[in-house]
Amino acid sequence: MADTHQRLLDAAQRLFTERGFAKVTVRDITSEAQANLAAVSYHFGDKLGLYESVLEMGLRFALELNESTMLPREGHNAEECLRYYVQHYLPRIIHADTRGWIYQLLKHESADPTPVARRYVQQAIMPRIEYLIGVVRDLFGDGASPDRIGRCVTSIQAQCLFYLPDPFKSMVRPGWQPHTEEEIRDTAEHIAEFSLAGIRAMANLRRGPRVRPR
Amino acid sequence: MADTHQRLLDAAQRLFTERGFAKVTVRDITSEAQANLAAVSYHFGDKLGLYESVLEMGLRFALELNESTMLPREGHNAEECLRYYVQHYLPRIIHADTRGWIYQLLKHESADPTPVARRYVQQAIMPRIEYLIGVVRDLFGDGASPDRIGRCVTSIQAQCLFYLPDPFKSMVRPGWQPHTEEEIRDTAEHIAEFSLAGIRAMANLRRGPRVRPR
DNA sequence: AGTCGATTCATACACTTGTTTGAATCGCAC
DNA sequence: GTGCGATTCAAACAAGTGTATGAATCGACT
Repeated sequence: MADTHQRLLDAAQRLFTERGFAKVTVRDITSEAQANLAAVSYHFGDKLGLYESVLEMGLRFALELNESTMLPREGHNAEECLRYYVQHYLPRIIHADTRGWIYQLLKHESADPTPVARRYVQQAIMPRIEYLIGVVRDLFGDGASPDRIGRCVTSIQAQCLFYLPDPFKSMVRPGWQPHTEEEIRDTAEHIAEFSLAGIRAMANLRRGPRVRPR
Repeated sequence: MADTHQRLLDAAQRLFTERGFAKVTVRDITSEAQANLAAVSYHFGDKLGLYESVLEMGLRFALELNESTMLPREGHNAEECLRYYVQHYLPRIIHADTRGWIYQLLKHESADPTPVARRYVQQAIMPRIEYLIGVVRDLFGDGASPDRIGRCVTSIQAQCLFYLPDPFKSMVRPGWQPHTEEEIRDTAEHIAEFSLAGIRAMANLRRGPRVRPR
């Protein structure tokens, strides 16, 4: 039959994405892939080996996608870059179950880490965060404290990641999640404008009267 | 020996919080509680029954905590309420591993839901969201679309929840998380001011010139 | 002391899990 | 066709899981 190796990878990707590493059995995978139970041992050594291979696929995919969120800093001002970033990052967060399955998979990883995560973090996430830090630093104009910049980056990242598909959140407010292209665009616009306003406010705060909520 | 029932609850709370329902065995719990393996069946029927009891404890706890985040709307303006909300909500998100363990437990629930979650959502989360919607609606002053209000509430909630302790995020930026009372207060202030600025911007946008990022 | 219900205990059972095994089968070069 | 390495297969294994069982122990009341 056609390449068992590949069929296993595909099935594993689908199932791991859906349920995470621990809640998928080797039997689930081999049955979905129409392969023999022992095929996993044969082709990947063991279950974790298969998982690593899937994550490897995801890493390559994520690196590609990363590129497409980061407008080159030369020739574009920081505001443009931030808007562009959110507009291109958000859709793939929201469609995590299909195109950007890797983000969905990482959500399971976050709740229940396997030893494989570290390299992914370093290669795929950190560059994007560094990029965002640069953009926000520019938005502040004159030097702001790294703390302040970090908090703003966190605010942006938090707003985006919150839109990861999540059955639990859907329980709270069914239909809360944007679906159509237009809804997603509007949501991205919201996040960008909301954040730009927030950052500007934090920048003014630096020398304006300090408002201390008690 | 002293109340086995209670010792089981305590151990279960600690372990479920740490690892989630699936990754804790009955033997883990009974050994931690220095009780016999069969004690879980005897006192709670089965493992899920014990889990439900733990979640019941958490629900009572969360309802208490909820109260303390919601400043009465009469006698306080919306800005005050928002600042107060974040200042009191954030610390318990951040200390989720100790005082507010229920939030930590719910994170596992979110990645891997058990049948017990629904009631929790309805009783503990929805009232708080409704409250926030009211506050944000007031901040807009004149009627804004529910979509717009919902997106702002989501932005606030996202920023707060992002600070849930998370080994994965700590891998990205070690020490990113505020620890001391003062750091937490500063972070809460950031979220409140950032969000207030964002909301004001969204409110002005309604009749000002519409900025369309391309 | 004796009784009886509540609780604890050691053990066993049925089931699922990841992995191993050794034979069977396939796909080709010769 | 023959041989041979790569692959597939059914079956078994060992470890771990939640739960059930029935005897032993406890604790208070008469």
